[in-house]
Amino acid sequence: MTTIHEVARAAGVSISTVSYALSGKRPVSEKTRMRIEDAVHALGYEPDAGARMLAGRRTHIFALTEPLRADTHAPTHMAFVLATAVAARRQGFDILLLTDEQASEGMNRVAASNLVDAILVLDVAPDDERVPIARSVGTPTIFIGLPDDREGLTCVDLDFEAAGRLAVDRLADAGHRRIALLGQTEVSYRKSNFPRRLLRGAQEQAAARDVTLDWSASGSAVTDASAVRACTETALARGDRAFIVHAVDDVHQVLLSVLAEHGLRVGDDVSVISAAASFDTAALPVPVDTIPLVPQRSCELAVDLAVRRLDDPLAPAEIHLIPPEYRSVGSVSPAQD
Amino acid sequence: MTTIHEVARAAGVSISTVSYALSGKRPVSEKTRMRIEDAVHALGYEPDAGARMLAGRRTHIFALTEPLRADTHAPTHMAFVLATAVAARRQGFDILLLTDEQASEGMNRVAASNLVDAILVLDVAPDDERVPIARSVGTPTIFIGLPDDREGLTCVDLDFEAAGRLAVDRLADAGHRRIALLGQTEVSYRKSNFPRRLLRGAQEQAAARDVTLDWSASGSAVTDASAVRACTETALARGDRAFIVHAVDDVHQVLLSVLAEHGLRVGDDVSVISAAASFDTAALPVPVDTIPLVPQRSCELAVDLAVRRLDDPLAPAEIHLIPPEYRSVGSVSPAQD
DNA sequence: TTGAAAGCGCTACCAA
DNA sequence: TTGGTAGCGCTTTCAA
Repeated sequence: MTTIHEVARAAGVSISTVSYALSGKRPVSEKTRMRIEDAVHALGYEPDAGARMLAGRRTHIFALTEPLRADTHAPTHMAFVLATAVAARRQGFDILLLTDEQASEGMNRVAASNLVDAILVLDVAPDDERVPIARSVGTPTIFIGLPDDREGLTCVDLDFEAAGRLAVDRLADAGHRRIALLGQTEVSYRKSNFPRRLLRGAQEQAAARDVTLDWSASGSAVTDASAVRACTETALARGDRAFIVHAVDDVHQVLLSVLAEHGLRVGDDVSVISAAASFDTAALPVPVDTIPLVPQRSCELAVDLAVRRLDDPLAPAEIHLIPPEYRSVGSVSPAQD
Repeated sequence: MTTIHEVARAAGVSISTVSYALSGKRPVSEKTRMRIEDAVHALGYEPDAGARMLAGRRTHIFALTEPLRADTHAPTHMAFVLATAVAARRQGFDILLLTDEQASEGMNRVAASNLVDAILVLDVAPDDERVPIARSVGTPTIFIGLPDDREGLTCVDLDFEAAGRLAVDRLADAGHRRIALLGQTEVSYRKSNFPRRLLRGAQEQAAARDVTLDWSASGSAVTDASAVRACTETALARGDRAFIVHAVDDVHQVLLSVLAEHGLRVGDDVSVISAAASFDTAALPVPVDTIPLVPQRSCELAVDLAVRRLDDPLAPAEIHLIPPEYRSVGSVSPAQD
């Protein structure tokens, strides 16, 4: 194993100079720095993680807590984990996984043992049990998602309410008086934090714009394609010609199929907006306007906030809502009365 | 922060006694042990991770490397990550995630910095670039999956070849002379290690039993339900009345739909076996015989092997193939000639 | 611009 | 059965 002493000896300097040359916390002359870097390279030196943790003030590890509820949508979840890991690594941090029961217990454990510098919270529930833990541990904690009670917490998320309002606005602007909202699974409106937020925003704006909003929870189209199909048929029978879809990939597929079967052309006879989808809506058989949910944005911001909190422990806790963006590809057309 | 000194003072013993009481590496009298445990509890003591790493010989962390290729099936992948995390935690280890580009680079980094005690390898490719890295790093590495070149490696996996043979055997035993194998995506037969292994086993046994095996790669039914449908129709037209499905959930759904549309009853007019599925096949609309892929089994074994390697660094590297198990629910019926 | 040295909080060896 | 203590390999303060 290569230690800092061997690097120092090879470069003909003291170990403190090596340490400073690598951390950049003290100016080191160009010449010595070069010699040190050469030695580091030649010896394949990598600072010992344990020693660094003990002596320094940083572990260079973030914990990522993910309870993985039964209704967790695997592809979306994976996108968030990946985005977090990439963002963290870019700042020099590794990700330690706290899954399942460890999602809560582990927070106390890793905080008490100084294993991590900060904790990132995924899969946030409305009444998340990690909220009180976050308040009690000394370790900076960032929520990616909004629990109901967020007093004193730092949270990051897409502004789902604004996304809901934006979608309704666009359709109302186009003259639609009735809008169908094809939503997430029933259970996710109770167990997750974001479906209800989007719904609330849409309902608010529907009231404000005096349009009718017909909401129906969907399932996954795979396990229950017929339910999605039924929802869509019902909406069409009601006279709805404007759809907001806040659901997974396959629900979009079914909706578009049913519309096609009815001879309705999207962006012509019927309007469709996909709200807060994290998959690539460009891959759908018909182009659909979208208000994308971009995991990278939330996760990078979360990591930035964690780092900021480390540099300045007094940084105030706040809620960071990312404003939704509307991407038009022509799937919304004027209402035909 | 609570240190071992405070615990020692509270319990009226020396720090070494506290250390030994907690690690169990030296006998400690019942009385003292109790007092120490009380103190630990009262103070909420948790050993400092950095100090433990530096002083001890263990970091109590395993790295989990997952490249996440585009064709990775998210739900299956998550099941493996979860199973690994749970198994590791049960033995007192946390999981450090090495994703994306870090899947390879990170191995060298965490090994050189002594951040982890062992490395677990997921999403193994036939020509996996982590194979040479595993050979060169000093850190024990366990592959969950089989690369083509496994000389000197420790690997764990379901015996997919045996699973393929077993499925063919059962259908051949029932008198079927033609079998359709509805497989994974085209790309996964090149990029992943297991689809080809199951296929090879099935082909071998088909040759041995002198039955015809019609293999077709499938896609995901969501993105290409019509392709799955077409495969099935073709197979039926060919006269195939026996199906082996080695594919994701939704492909099963489509197959069963098409069979139903043709008025063919599973376990009666037509035989179906689901091979190496990691989802719950009991949730399918029709009960189907299955040779399950159980992530828990592979992952627990992998973790056990890692721990064993730590205790005995000279433990020999070997390939551990988990024998497939056949679960019959009556979806295979005698061929009707 | 550089060096010397004091810990960081444990584990594990040596004594008792 | 227990205690004392020498490191583990760094970071960072103090001095030069």
